[in-house]
Parts: sequence; C-alpha cells; structure tokens
Amino acid sequence: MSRRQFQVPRRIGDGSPDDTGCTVLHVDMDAFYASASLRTRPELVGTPVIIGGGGRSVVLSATYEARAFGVTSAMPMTRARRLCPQATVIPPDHALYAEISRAVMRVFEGVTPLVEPLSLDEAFLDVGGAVRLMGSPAVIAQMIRDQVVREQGITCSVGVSSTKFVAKIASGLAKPDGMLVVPADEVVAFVQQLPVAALWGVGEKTEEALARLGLRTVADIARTPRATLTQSLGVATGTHLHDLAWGRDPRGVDPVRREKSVGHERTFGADVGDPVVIRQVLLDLSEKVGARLRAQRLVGRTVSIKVRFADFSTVTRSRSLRDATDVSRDIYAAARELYEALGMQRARIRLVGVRVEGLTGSDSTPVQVTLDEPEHGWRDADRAVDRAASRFGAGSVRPASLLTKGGGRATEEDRGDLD
DNA sequence: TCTGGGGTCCTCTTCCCT
DNA sequence: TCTGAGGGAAGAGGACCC
Repeated sequence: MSRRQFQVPRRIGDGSPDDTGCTVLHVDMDAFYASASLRTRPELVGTPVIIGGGGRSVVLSATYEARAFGVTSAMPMTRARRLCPQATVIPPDHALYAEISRAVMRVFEGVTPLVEPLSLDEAFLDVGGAVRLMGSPAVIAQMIRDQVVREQGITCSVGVSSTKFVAKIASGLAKPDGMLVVPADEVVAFVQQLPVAALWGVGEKTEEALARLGLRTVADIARTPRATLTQSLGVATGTHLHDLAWGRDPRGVDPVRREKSVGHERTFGADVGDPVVIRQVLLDLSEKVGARLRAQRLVGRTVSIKVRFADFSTVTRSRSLRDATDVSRDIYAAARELYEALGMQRARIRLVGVRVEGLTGSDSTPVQVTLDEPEHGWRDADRAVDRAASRFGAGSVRPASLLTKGGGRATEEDRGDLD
C-alpha cells in the first residue's frame, strides 16, 4: 500500500511487452484495509469509506471513492472527515486483515517459495523457478491476480520487472487492479523519466536536498557525479540513489527476514503531564513488548524509550542491558529508569513508546541468572501470564497497577505505586 | 492541517580501549 | 605518566517505509 503518488510522463514500449528476464513480481493489494473491511459491510461497496479511529488517529486506508475527495492514507482523521464528511468511518479490524493476508501469502507460496512479504498487503516474489512450469512472468502475475480476487474478493496490482525497485514502482503505476511489465532493456529509460520522489528512500527531506542541487528527475540524478551526491546526502544514500537512477538494484528476493526490534507506542487522546500515568503506560507497553518477544522466542539486549512532547518534538533514550532479556519486568525497569533520567516529569507528553533492540533467538542465547535472583522469578511469572493469555485472551492477567477497582484498564485517576 | 503505530537504516557524536 | 590517533561500540536523532 504505497503512499507515494506520481505520474509517468510517457509510456515505455508499445504493444505486448517483453517479460523475458522479468522474474521479480511486486504484488500490492488495492486499498487493502478498506477492501477487507468492506467484505463484512458489502452494502458500502461503491461508497466513500475511511478506515481509521477517532481522536488523534490517522487514516489507515480509504476506498477509491473517498480518495476522490482527496483523502489519503496517513492523513489525520480530522482532516479526512472535513474533506469527505459523507464518508463512512470504520475502525480497523487487524485480526481480519491478518487472516486475509495469510490467505493471500499462501497463494503466492503456491507459485514460488521465494516470497518476501513487506507488510500485510504486499510482497515481492521471485518467479524465476516457476516459469517453465507455469508460463511467463506476466502470465504468472495474471494468474495470481485472478486467484486472489476469486478467493478473497479483493483486487491487487502487480509490477513485473527484473529488479525489486522497478517492480515496486510498476505496481504503483498499475493501480488499481492492473499490471505493468517493465522490460529489462527498458528499465533505465523507465526510471529516468520519473521524478526523484519516486525513488525508494527519497522522502520529503531528501527531495528538498536534491532540489537544492537542482535535481528534479531521476535522469538528473543519473547525470550527477556520484561524489556530489554522497557529499550532500551521505555515502549510503548518495550511492544508493545513483545506483537506482541507472536501474541498478542488486537486492534479491529474501524470504527469510529477521526482525531487528520489537516495540509498542501509545499516543494519548490528550497530552499527559502526570508521571504516574506515564509509568502505567510504560508498564503496559513493556508487558506487550515482553509478551511478543516470548511468543516469537526472541530476547533483546537494548531497551529504548521514545517520548514525544506536546509540541511534537521527540526524544529517544536507550540503554543496553548486561544480558538479553524477554522479561517484561526487566524491560519496564529499564524503560522507567530512562524515563526518570529525562528529568521532565511535569512536561506535557503526547506519546510514549518502548522498544527492545538487538534481538537474538531465546533458544540460542544463554540467560544469565544473578545470584540473588529467586529460582522461580519474573521469567516464570511471565510464562504463566502468557499461558493464561493464550487460554483466556490477551490481557486476562495484568499487573495490579494496570487494573482499576472495577477490573478495567487503569486511568489517569487510578494513582498507585507501580513498583 | 496537524500529524498513528510498527518498523529499518543511516549519520553523527561520544566514550572507551589500545 | 601523559597525550593523541584510530577503531569499535553505544547512544541519540532523524528520515523513510508501509
């Protein structure tokens, strides 16, 4: 679900494109979250629908009917409602999206084992090994499109080319419900007609930096000496953009991508100045992060927190632990220390987040037990909580400081010691 | 206008060690 | 013992992606 929109000034090639060597497919579901939600609200098909929450949330997805009013994903909901007041707003159903995503990925895996999911609604496929059995890449792409719409009732768009980067751009241009093949010998001409913002890795800031150099199209970047780019943008970005501008993208489709960090964050409905509430949220987020680490059999050594203030300025702080952990209590202890060390206990805070980085497999990482740690410590308590959660549902067992007297979630009024 | 939540990657700075 | 250079790790911040 790309957020980037640009126009191709001219079309490349005529007639039936040559897809020889175009073994990389980028499959992108069309308005995925909106289309998925409409499966349970068929009466809304053909009408403007926005998927998003209330308050300070942003648009997760919108139907093409809503997009016609200027609604785009990531737009603040307040603005989206103003632009399209007649739209039906549906809260996200992440369980449904995950279920449909799994089914779609199974379709891809029926074609090739080389599937690299990028998110719930898009993936790269290397179909080089399937060509002899199933037909040319374009034929395979069409088969996938047909099967997905037949089984899931949701359309998708496919880009077909010789590299990931070009396949991705092509799928975006093919939207909605289309397919675009960029022949291998037309890649350079294809990319060089694009605006710089089309390149992967060029956002608002980099686009501005390129504009300061007088560079507006990918062809401009291609003609610029690599040294000029690396001087202005850094070695990694400059080299990367120069390569892309000449159609060079050596990255293969990688079906095994390991997570490098796990985190959660929460934006408050209204800015919070009470440190007790902040600590409660840090504890809640730490519990969630710990549960996810344990579910994925991961441990991490670095704990970081993120604090965004009322003026939207953001600070991050991190600390590496002596040993990697998946214990919620350890994560919370580090997160709380980092928060207290900020010394801004009365600042108005908009968002807090907790993240654990430096992940390794818990099975392959020895866990150090300190001499004063009881034999059955917080680790065992976490395991018990996980078992209860899998049996009775997430949140069935929670730290007392996160519960109200009525058993619900703690609020700003529920003061208490979080230790 | 008013900016979510989950991530990855890069750059720069600082600190520590040799 | 002091000092500076160089490298690596850690920390902080920012840009970017979906």
